[in-house]
Parts: sequence; structure tokens; C-alpha cells
Amino acid sequence: MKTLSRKEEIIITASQLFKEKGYSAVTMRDIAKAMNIKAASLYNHINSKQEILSTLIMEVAIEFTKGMESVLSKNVTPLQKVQKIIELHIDITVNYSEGLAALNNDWMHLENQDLISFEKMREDYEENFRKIIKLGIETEEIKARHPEVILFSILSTLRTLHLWYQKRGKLDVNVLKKDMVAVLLKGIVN
Amino acid sequence: MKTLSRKEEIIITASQLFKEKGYSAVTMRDIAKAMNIKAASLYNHINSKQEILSTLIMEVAIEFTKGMESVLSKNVTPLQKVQKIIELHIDITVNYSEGLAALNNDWMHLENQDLISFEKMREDYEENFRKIIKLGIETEEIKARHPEVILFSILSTLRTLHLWYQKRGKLDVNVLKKDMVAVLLKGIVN
DNA sequence: AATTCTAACTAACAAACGTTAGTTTTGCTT
DNA sequence: AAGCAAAACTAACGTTTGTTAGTTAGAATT
Repeated sequence: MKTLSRKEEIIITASQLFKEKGYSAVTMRDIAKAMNIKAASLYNHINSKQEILSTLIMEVAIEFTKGMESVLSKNVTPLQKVQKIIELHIDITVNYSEGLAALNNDWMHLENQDLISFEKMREDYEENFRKIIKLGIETEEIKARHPEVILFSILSTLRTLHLWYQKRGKLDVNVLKKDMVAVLLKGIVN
Repeated sequence: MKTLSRKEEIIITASQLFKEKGYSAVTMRDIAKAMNIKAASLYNHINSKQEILSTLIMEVAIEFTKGMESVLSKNVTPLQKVQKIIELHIDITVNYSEGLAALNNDWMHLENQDLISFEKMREDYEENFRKIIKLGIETEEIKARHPEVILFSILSTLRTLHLWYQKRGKLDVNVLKKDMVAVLLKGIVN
């Protein structure tokens, strides 16, 4: 068990508050109060509120980018790659729940180069996913529907998984993966 | 074509800004600037910033509640009810895009009775949906998977549809309904 | 022409915001 | 016990926030 630095504790506390109310609605005094210290004390460890957001989001964004690269490098069928992507999202949801919430809800409050980098990473990620789906349609593994609808329907489910994962008593990860893959790929109709 | 009251114009302008940056990050001066007037002038037409949010969200929430009641009253199979719910979400997405964004992202900034009412409506809505799914599993129309996973996977897709509907050049509503129903119910695998 | 209504304006408020500077306390290492 | 680094503190700053009060310009109604 790694001991957390004070800076890491601040970021974790902040991320929990961000998840509840969003970045803009959380003040430095809120974060400090949750740690039983004064707002000014936070600045012994961090440089700005913006830095907290940036640290949180960029860490998760890089995790997605690395995960997608790993999926792309695998020598498997397009459909199996889709399955790997679903599992990737579930792993990140479990390990970075609060950071994921910030990424989903507060990315637009990033500034300067961080915002540009983030948007590029997201665009690349979606484009890679889209290509896999299109390839799967060509090989007839995947049904010939509008790729955009398929992409969006899978991604939106995965992106909001963090909201449910905590509410419904933290299901077993492997069970969750199996169920999600089944529902998303094979539908719900008998 | 109904002419809008000044109050309605303010609410529409605000809702567009809320959708971009979230309720907390939008100031009264932002809203005023977008209308080429001063912030103080807004108060000739509205009582508070909170009132704008409340008006926006409650209107859409009531639309969902009425829609669900209509679905429940229909004498059709559970699976057909699920289909009706999907179509309900798409209709609301098309007609109340910005209000829907506020409902999804900023409901937690409602205050007092509005917050209580909203949470009750959402809980009832989900519970009704859940019951329909469970009934569909009993009648074997729907696959026997964890109902919570089915519920969440459909709802999360529908709830974030508004993000895509504008980005991807406003597809024809009827085509969209058909595709969404197909993907959500029958999956993507051949 | 006088009146009323609508919708804008200027000026200002108290509170809350992120942040800085300088100082004091705390707890470990020597 | 002394010294030191880490981490807290108090006090304050300049801005921005939502909002109120009182006033003015123009259009519609009498």
C-alpha cells in the first residue's frame, strides 16, 4: 500500500467533490473544508485549481490513449477489438471513477494546451473506434448499420458507466464485463 | 409561428450557454452579453438565475413523466413498451435539446422543493422502466440478463443522445428511431 | 397630446471567488 | 534538546458573482 502524498490527497478529495457538483461549483474553500484545513493551505501543495483539474483529466485521457493503442496492436478480429475496448472502459471506470467523471463532465474547463491536447486525444480515440466498426461491417462480423449510431450507442453507455457502478453496490468486475459485452453486442431481444 | 416573450428568449439563450459550459460556469453577465443587453436588465423579466434552471429542467422532467404514463397505459407487450420509451426519448431530444442537457448535467443545482420533486420523478421513471424490463424477461420476450444492466445500458445511450444529435448533422428523426431501436434491442452482432 | 407599458440603462451592494504573502505550529531527525 | 522541513495558520488582495434600486428612452394606447 503506497502512502499518498499530501498533493495526491488533495486531488482525490477534489475529484470526489467535482464528481458531485462539477468543477465550477466546487470552491477551493470546499476542498479545504473537506480536508479540515484552510483554503490557503492547499497552495503549499498545488499551484492552482486548474492544475487539479488538468492532472485528473489528463491522467485518464492518457490511460485511454494507451489502452486504444494496445487494442489496435492486437492480432484479432474487429469484433474482438470492440470487446477489448468495452473491457478497457470498464477497467478504467473501476480504477479511475472520479477522474473519469471529471473527464466526461468538465473537460471544457481545461485551458490552453491541455484543452487542445485533450480534444485531439478524444478525436483520435473515436476515429480509431469508428474504423474498427467499419472494418467489422466489411468483414460482416458486425451488422450493416450506420457506424455512427453503433459507435455512439456503445460509447455513451461506457462513458456513463461510472454513474451506475458506484450506485449499484459495486458489482464484480468480471461479471460486469461479461454482461456488458453481451448486452452491447448481442442486444436484449430473444 | 408563436412569437416568443422576452422571458422565453432569455431562457433559450441561457439554455444554450448552460449546455456549453454548465450552469455554474455561466454568469448572468454571460447571458446578458449573448443578448446584447446588461445583466441587470434580465431582472425585468426573470426573478433569479435559479428560476431559469428550474423552468428549463422541470419542463422536460414533466414531459418525461407524461410520456411514461402514456406508455404505461398502452395495451401492448413489454418489448413494445421499451420501443415506445426509446421513441419518447428521441422525440424529447429533438424538441428539448438544451433543456435535456440541463436536466442531465445540472439537476443537482436545483434547490429546495424543485430538487426533491425532480429526484422523485426520476426515481419513479426508472422504476417504471425497470418493471417493464422485468416483465419482458418473465414473458421471455427479453433475454434473461441482469435487468439493471439492461436498464442502464439503454438509458445512458438515450440520455446522451442530445450530444450526438446536433453534432452529426441532425439526422432524420424517423431514420434515427429505426436505427436506435434496432441497435439497442437487437445488438450489433451478425 | 398625455399616459401607460415595455424594456433597456447606470450605479452600486455585499458576498464569495482564487490566490498571495508572511508567520506559526507540528513532528521527525539528529 | 536543537534544528529543520513540512504543513498548517491569519490576513488580506483584487475580481467576479448574483442581485437591487432608481432612472430613462421609445412605442403603444387612450
